[in-house]
Amino acid sequence: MGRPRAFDEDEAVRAAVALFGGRAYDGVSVDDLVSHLGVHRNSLYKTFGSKRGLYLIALRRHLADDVRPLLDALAGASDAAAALRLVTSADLDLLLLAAIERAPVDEEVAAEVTAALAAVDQAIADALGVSADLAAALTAAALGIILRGNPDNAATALAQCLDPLT
Amino acid sequence: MGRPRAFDEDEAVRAAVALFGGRAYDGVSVDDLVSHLGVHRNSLYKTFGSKRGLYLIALRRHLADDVRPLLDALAGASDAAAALRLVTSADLDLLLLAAIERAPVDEEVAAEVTAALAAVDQAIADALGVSADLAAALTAAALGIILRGNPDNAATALAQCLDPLT
DNA sequence: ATCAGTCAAGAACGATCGTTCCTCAATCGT
DNA sequence: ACGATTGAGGAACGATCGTTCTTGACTGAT
Repeated sequence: MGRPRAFDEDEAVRAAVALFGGRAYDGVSVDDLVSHLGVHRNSLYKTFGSKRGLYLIALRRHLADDVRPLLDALAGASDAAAALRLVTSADLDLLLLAAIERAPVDEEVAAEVTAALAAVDQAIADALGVSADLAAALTAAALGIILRGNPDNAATALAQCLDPLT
Repeated sequence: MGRPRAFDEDEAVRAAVALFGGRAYDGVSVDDLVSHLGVHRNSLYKTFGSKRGLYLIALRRHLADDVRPLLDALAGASDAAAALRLVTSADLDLLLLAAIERAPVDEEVAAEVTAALAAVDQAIADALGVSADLAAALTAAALGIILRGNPDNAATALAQCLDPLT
């Protein structure tokens, strides 16, 4: 019953992932969301509760859509180079931004981020048979390379150093 | 002539570095700055021009106070482990935050960040005699480790893998 | 056909944002 | 001592923030 909604909720959340992944949380206004998501103000609050609610939903969606496939792919990585290449070529913008600017001020975000990064660590440790510390370091290194925006040369250079050891 | 200022400009800038290094740019309000810097609104605008002006000054101060000493220390690094330890133990919070959340939307910030990271790369390349790509990767790895907040175990684990190669 | 229920559309809310203005206090050179 | 100049203090600005309210259009079930 009632009037059918004129927007695709999945599509809206995906657009929110793109928006929140491109700018800081406070840099994305509700007006931005309304105009880019194809969802009107009222429906946005009815559907997602609040801006923060939508952010959390977008973050979880990002983890499900982008991090989970990465975990599966990492299971097939045979050396550090492959693992590094997989992580650095994944789209982790929102996770990175969440880790550095939202996690410190939002403990629910912090919990999601910590769990996601721990899952990546575990996947690397399992696939390569390395220590948890080294796996965490590899994850961190990959994040740093993503942060710098140059996934190709830096990742391969580091991988060449790590290859013979694993 | 005129009334002498009741605040220490250097001290105020240093407090601004701490504030901007701890939260996102939009998360630090002018009220926050006024109450933490010991500078009143009027003097803040008179002295620093604007919030963004103060941010740029704080960023440059951070580079001079924290990155420059790091560059000097890196000149004495003899292996990758030492370089990693130096970078990960440096206080680079503001640089990290600037790189990920301000550089994309403020080209002046982007220029400072790019130059600072390039300087770190160069210092590592010079000290270790490694390629520019590997130096950039080491810088990125260190930033990623800082980002994850666990400088000790991860950095040493990664360093142990890189040590015999340099 | 009618009523209940949902959504679209946009005006409007109070709060807070960065910034400016105005007034008074304090110190300088003369 | 006195006018000039600068900072302190705080009110106030318009703009924008996230959020809510009001109104009307549309659809499904009775």
